[in-house]
Amino acid sequence: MAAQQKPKISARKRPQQDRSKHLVAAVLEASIRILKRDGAGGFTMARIAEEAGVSVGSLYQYFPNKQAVLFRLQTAEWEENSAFLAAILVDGRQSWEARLKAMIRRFYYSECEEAPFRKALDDAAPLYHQTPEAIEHHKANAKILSDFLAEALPRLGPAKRAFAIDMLKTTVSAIGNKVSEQERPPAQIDALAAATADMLIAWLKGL
Amino acid sequence: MAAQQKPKISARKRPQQDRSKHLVAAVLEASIRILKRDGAGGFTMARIAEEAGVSVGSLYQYFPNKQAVLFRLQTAEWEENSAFLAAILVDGRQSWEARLKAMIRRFYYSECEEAPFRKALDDAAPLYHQTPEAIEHHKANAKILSDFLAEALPRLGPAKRAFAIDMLKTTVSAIGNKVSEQERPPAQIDALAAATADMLIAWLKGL
Amino acid sequence: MAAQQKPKISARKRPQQDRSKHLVAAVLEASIRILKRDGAGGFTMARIAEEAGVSVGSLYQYFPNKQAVLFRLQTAEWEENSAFLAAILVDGRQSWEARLKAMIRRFYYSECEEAPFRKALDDAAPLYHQTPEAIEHHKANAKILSDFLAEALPRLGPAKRAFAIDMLKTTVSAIGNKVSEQERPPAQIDALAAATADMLIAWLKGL
Amino acid sequence: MAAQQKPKISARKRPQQDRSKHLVAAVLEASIRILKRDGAGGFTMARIAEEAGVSVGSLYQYFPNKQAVLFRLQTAEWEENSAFLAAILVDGRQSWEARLKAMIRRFYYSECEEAPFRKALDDAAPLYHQTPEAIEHHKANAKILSDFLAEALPRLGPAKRAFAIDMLKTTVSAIGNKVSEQERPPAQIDALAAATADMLIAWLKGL
DNA sequence: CATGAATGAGGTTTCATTCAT
DNA sequence: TATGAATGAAACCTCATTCAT
Repeated sequence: MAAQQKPKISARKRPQQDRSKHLVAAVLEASIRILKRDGAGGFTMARIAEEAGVSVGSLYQYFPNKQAVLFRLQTAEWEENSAFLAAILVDGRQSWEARLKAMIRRFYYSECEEAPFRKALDDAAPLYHQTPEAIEHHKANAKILSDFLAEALPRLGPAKRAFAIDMLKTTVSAIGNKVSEQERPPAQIDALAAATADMLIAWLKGL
Repeated sequence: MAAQQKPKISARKRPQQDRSKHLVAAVLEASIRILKRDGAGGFTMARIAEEAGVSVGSLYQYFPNKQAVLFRLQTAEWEENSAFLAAILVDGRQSWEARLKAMIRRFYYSECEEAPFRKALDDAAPLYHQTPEAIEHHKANAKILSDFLAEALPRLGPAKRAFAIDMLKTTVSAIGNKVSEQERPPAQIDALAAATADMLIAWLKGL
Repeated sequence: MAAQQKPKISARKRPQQDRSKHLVAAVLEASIRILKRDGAGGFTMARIAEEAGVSVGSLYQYFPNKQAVLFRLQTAEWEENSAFLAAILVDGRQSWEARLKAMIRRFYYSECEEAPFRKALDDAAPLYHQTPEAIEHHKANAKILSDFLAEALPRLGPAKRAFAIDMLKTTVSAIGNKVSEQERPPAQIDALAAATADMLIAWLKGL
Repeated sequence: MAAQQKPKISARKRPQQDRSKHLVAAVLEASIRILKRDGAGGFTMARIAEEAGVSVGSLYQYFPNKQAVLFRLQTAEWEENSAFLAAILVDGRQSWEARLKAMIRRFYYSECEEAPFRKALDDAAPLYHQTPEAIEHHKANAKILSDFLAEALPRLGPAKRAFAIDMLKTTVSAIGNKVSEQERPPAQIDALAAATADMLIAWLKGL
């Protein structure tokens, strides 16, 4: 019969001690394990606590609610993603075509590896929409791609470049998701990645 | 949607009488209405029954469980999809490029129109994997595309053609899904569809 | 993770069949038993269901939430209260002083008999404030007292009469509550009732 | 506030050092602030500790459980109450009628000011019943009133006086509680206080 | 066949209290 | 002694599914 206030999604408490950090880490790892093993359906707070070897109460000490756990996972995912994206696209030793190809390949692989996990995160996606973190992530990715295209196709006007960024992001993440829906042999993933890259490169050059 | 011991997904009973057919239709229509209006969260058996003007018991007479309802929706969706796909791609009065472009455009629009509904179906997707119906649907679509490509690019060898089919399907449905994630103005949808088509056409010609 | 809507307090469903009526009755009786035995603290939905020999689910089929159960009890209480109040005060065979005295006596007794039950209801009182039912009940009581005073003290002006009604209601219900806080022998209850009545009668005559 | 096996209510430890006294005071003040601000619902041990700037552990060092905190508040309330009651009733410069009237007025005002706080304390009232402190408080109040009545109505026999005391206490505290249930303008409080006093005075004189 | 009442496992969240540091 | 992280029982409520009528 308690009065409900506003649901918060940000973390309830910054872990300050070692034990706390350990707990949070354990929870996040347990969450990933559960999502990968049981999918979104098995992702319950009780199960997380059990898998993390922690009590439900402790869980709620660091995450105000279930969504907050997913949100943390998503945030971590985003950060990792942006990092490797940038690392590959910026590497000046290869042609931009090669870098794009490499990025796509790597992206498809990571999608395939963690398919059920991503799927569960996507299920909860409506919760993230428009959070500052989500917007931040979008901007960061757009910046990386924008820089990349500025270098690859310097003659492109800003409007066309903006559209190209949207198309690039959409295509790669879309096909990445789709590809990860079924279990596929590496060769097939490679082939799809190469095809996607070829396709995009040809299209970009024709702009 | 608790874990089940023996999940049955095929319909429990073939409706043989008019009343039964009417009931099944009412249930499916109600389901679509609910999915579109309330999303996957509001999709409960009680609600379906109420919206369809039917008792829960009757609902269970024709659908062994909740997933079966979703499955029927998915099947219907598939059939409709294949139908319009074929209709557009086969139309001999236009160049194959124009037909492909038209198909993609129409597909993106339909995805955007029924976004929440598709999302709900996708949530339950793991259930369909490898059912005879799903396989049937895949085959049907592959046949349509195969015929289309045979006409468009007659010189393509069978291996390349198979790969092209996979890529075509994957790309279009992937981007279609992605595009429908946000509300977009028609002009943007058109642009994305055109870009996708251009990209694919260029790639196909380069094979 | 379900979206919460507006908490309703009115009954979820009008019982239409005999079994349903029986269930609702069983629930209400069980609730009263629990409140009397265990107080407000032991008044949980699970306990109610158990005591009523019913499943939690059934409970929630007829009462949307815990407060609704209390509300029903309160409503019943109110109805009964108004009824006996009117019955005593209207009885033309006795002087108005005697009727007032009788009403107060009877009221104190009933308060004492069901003390823990009333207390639990009072705990939930904030929920009722301003519901149509509560307002209705207030009006009904005010009407009864107004008619009574109009007959007893016909010369009283409307402003004074309104104030007298407020004072009467407040005093009687207040002392009634207080009296019921401790277990008291009937003689003491009688004495307090008589004193209250004398006090009020003297005061009313002096207006 | 789950059922307890051995409810201890007296303080766990007499604070002997300055720091301890300070802590206890801080806790009590914080408790009052919380009760007034958030009502009984927000009155949790964690919140008390936070508001008092103390750790939960320290809280439990001086109060064996939550009820003990409430009990201490109640005790303080009682003491303050008795003090001001005595101060007004003993003041020899006014007639006893004026003093009684003044006392009631002041009492109603204080009830109204701290309504939510009293309500929360009342919720826990069952715990106090029959504790030595409660009995002590009762006696103290009875003594004050007894002295007052001895002066005001010296001819009253002891039995009648005892009954008058009971009636006085009951009536005033009862109506005081009731009055504080709704927010009321000062004028209305004054009127009710005056009426209560008039009523009681007339009744006392008629004994 | 149809109905819809009944079931109860299971999900989320809170909070008094303990205990290792 | 002080701290506050950890605990876990217990509360509320939902909903897929069954079954008596």
